[in-house]
Amino acid sequence: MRMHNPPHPGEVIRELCLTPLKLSVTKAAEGLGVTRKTLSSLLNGRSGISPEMAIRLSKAFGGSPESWLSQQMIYDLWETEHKLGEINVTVFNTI
Amino acid sequence: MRMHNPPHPGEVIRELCLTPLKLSVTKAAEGLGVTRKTLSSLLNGRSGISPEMAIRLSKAFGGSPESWLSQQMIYDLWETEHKLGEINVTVFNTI
DNA sequence: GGAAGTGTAACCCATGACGTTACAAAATGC
DNA sequence: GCATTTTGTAACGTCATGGGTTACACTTCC
Repeated sequence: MRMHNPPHPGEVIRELCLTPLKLSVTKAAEGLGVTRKTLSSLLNGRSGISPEMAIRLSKAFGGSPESWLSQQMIYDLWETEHKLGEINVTVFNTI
Repeated sequence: MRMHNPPHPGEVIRELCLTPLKLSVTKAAEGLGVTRKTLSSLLNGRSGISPEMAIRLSKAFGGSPESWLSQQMIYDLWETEHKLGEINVTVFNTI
């Protein structure tokens, strides 16, 4: 059922990429080819992993773009489910 | 390497959900709780599956929201990779 | 021929990713 | 202690996109 408040992807990036390599936000942003502000927003959960950012992360730190984007997907889905609450939809059939 | 032009998710929805049930776009849109225009845009590839839409599709036609969103993710990634082309990123390390 | 279904254009609005510039606070180095 | 670096963040603009309403033209079906 996948409950339980997934961490926002920014935390994961910081702990998986920056901290182990002792990379500063500034250096990492330069390496990724984005603005310091852009990376900061991501790390602090004010923006998400875009497809473009997923590709950059993949090239810079490894892992597949899909794995990076999947994290974001799970997070977005969790947020949307909790914001949408009950929606009424006609059940047509089971696939 | 996942090449080869993935179909846009709208096609899949039409062939997997509407056609088998002989649902009109209008009826399906009503069932999903969105505008006819919104569904039409999706079916014809002018918009993508948003997290909210993934939840609606899941409730109406079955399948997990993740499976619906994953399709979109693959498609977005493919598009972004072909639009971005060569980007220069510093390779920091392998995970 | 009338009704229903469909695509789509012209609008509006909200959100989000990314950028530049600038400022204040904290950490680091000498 | 003081200067430099790093960091977060605010204010602003740009661009793309999802969703909505309204309206029009075209097709299909009874």
